[in-house]
Amino acid sequence: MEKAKRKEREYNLRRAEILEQAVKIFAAKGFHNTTMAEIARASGFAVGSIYLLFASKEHLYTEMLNQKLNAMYSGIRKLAAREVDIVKKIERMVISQFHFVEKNAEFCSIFIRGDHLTLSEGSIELRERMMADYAAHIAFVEAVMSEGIRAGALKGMDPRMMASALAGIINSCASKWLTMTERTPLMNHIPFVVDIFLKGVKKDAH
Amino acid sequence: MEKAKRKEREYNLRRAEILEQAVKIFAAKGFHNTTMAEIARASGFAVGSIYLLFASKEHLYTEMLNQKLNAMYSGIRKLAAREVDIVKKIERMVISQFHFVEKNAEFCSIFIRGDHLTLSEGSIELRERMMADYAAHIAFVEAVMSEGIRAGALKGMDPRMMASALAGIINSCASKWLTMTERTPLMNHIPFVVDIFLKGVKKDAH
Amino acid sequence: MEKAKRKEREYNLRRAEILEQAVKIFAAKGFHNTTMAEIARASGFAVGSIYLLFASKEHLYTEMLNQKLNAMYSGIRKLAAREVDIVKKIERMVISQFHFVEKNAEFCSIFIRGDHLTLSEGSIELRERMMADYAAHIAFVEAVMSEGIRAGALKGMDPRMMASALAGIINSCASKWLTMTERTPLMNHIPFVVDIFLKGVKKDAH
Amino acid sequence: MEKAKRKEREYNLRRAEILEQAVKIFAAKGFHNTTMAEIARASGFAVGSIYLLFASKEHLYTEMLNQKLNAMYSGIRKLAAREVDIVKKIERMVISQFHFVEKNAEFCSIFIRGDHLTLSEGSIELRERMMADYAAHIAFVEAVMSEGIRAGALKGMDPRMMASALAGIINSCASKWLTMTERTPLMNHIPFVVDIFLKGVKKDAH
DNA sequence: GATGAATGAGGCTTCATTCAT
DNA sequence: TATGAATGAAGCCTCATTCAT
Repeated sequence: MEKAKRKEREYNLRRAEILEQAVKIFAAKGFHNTTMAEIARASGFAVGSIYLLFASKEHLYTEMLNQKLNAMYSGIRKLAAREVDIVKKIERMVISQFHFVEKNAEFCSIFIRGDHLTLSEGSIELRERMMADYAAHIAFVEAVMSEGIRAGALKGMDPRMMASALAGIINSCASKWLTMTERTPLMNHIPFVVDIFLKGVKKDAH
Repeated sequence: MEKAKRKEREYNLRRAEILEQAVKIFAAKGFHNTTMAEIARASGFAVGSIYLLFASKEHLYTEMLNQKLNAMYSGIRKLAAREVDIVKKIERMVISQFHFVEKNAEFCSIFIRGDHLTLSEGSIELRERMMADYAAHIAFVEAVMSEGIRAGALKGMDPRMMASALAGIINSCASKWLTMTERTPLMNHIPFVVDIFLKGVKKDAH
Repeated sequence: MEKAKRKEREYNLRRAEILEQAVKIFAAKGFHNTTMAEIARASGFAVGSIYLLFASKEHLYTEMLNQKLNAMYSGIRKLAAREVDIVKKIERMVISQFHFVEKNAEFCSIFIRGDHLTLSEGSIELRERMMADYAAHIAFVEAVMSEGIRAGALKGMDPRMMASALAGIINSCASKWLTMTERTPLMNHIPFVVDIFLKGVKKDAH
Repeated sequence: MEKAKRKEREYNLRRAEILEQAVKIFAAKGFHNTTMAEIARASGFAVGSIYLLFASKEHLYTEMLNQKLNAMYSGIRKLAAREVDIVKKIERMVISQFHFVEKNAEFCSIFIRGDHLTLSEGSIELRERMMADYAAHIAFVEAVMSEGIRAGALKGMDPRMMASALAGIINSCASKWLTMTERTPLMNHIPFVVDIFLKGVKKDAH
């Protein structure tokens, strides 16, 4: 039936519209200081209408996190998959993440802030999905590191720690960028991040 | 006058007691899900009494952050000051920060979570102090890097970025540790952190 | 015109279907805890369609009460009319009411509960009709009592009080039965009810 | 300590004040149509203050029911206990209940209405206590009947049914009185109620 | 006629803050 | 000075009713 399809499409459209507005407000004010009324006003829906699409404020919030994060994860994986050379693969991952941060600055400021951890017992299900997705992402990066080690391109360190360190460097770089008021392109920092991660800051003894 | 001194001492003592309990609760439940009544109960004071010592919930919260963070900052500086060798200086900073995280796991889980950014317009003053302190800390680390560059021990990269990268590696390592249930000593990871920061993950071509 | 008749018939049929489902839900959850959406779902109609047949939730509710109660009243009158002997007439009335309760346990548990009195100012008209119907019923029973008195079969007490007392005995017996989980036939209690009403509980002095 | 006692007394006083006002409003409008704001306004407290004394709207409601009902039950038992003669004992029970109804007309109209059955899952504990108290009351009346049977004053019918029948007659009489606008003293009907219950309405064959 | 998505007023409850004792 | 009862604004969510399709 065509009708059902259109319904489905409209349903997703409305959800997307609300999520889009919600990101901005949540990013600006945090989970607890954002009211459903505000989201309703911003998205042009009535309060009750939002509850037709999302079971609760927490569900709306977690749903938003899940969608965005998965978009980022899959973006990273897709871009990395195109490369075989391990160094270039790492570079691609950095590029992909920086790209996402630039395009989703509002959202990222939420996520880095970390309101997501404050949620009560409400939407355990969605939260678990979020954790699982994150674990899967880390596992992916870890697998890349392991691959690099096997190939003899990377040192034989704990791949999990390596993945974590890379994430740390990327994060702190992105965070700094997010808190700046005048933003030079984040992409400019790619060589730096990759360099530090691969070769460190110490000058080689010659 | 002796009396004034004793008063002052008692005043600070009471504040410290409350802050000590507050850390635990804020860490466990986040800023918004913690009530003044809870803090009062835990610290053995009456709600009204807390308001004699702290102007508001936000002030109490921010005060706590400031104290703890400054303790950490000054700890790091003190330990780093004892060394001249740049590499050892960096190692000392990592040690100092890991030490703080181990001793203040509860507090750190708050901070990493980032509730501090969600605060409303209330205590701008205190928040600015916090930002300033953080800036001062970063400037210190940056100065260390610059020193290393001048001394020819570190590469000629942007020292601010280097400071940021180090912070990132430390943070992600600490975060990971904080979310683990079975905690092996965080100190075990020091060589790894220092190594990655100094020499990167790439295997040297020989 | 035939068409108008068919319409009328369909209209009543749809109303009946909805009322039938509504009884069950109202009985189980009470007026205020029942939603129009539930009734719609249970009866297979759309919410809007119900509003084509009933002006409001209160009208739907009151309509249901009126229909059921009138069915009971007329049943009682019809059965009583067949008898001339006053004692048998009373017995018939008890039988008829017990029969109704057995066949309409769900509905009766609503009525005994008494949600009908909680209704707001909405449907005064319908409520008055309900009151009038009840008054008519009581008047009928009262008339039976008066008839018995005139015939010399009953004592010369206030017939209204007698009617009320009979109703009370029947009600408490039915209520008790309705709250029981294992239901022995209510009919078993007919002799007891009639006996108590006619001859009381006191042992005759011989 | 004296202080604790005074606190206790004041606490109960405040509760009583609120309950007193709550009865009136609940009686007039039913559970669901009464708002906490109304009760607050009527009792001169702030909304929040009511929540210091009662955990929820349902708790407030159920508490009220429990208190009043127990007052009635114990009044009945006390008065009945003073008599040995079974007939007079029954009369005393009727008197006691009528007395309560006259003094607590507002409350009784609630109870007869029966909102208490509509309550959701909230205060199961209190509700069970209510059921238990009612069961105890019925058991008491039943015991009186059994006693009368053993003493040879009452017929050998099922004592539970007898208790139920008496309750029914009393109830319907009280209900009728409660719905009347011009109220003649309810006490006038005592002889009638006792008479019907003991000797029935049928004229003795002489 | 039939549908069911959209509406938004209104209810219960929480909790930071105050102030009389 | 210390207390903790009192306050009331504000938030999340529900659901009877409407109306465009």
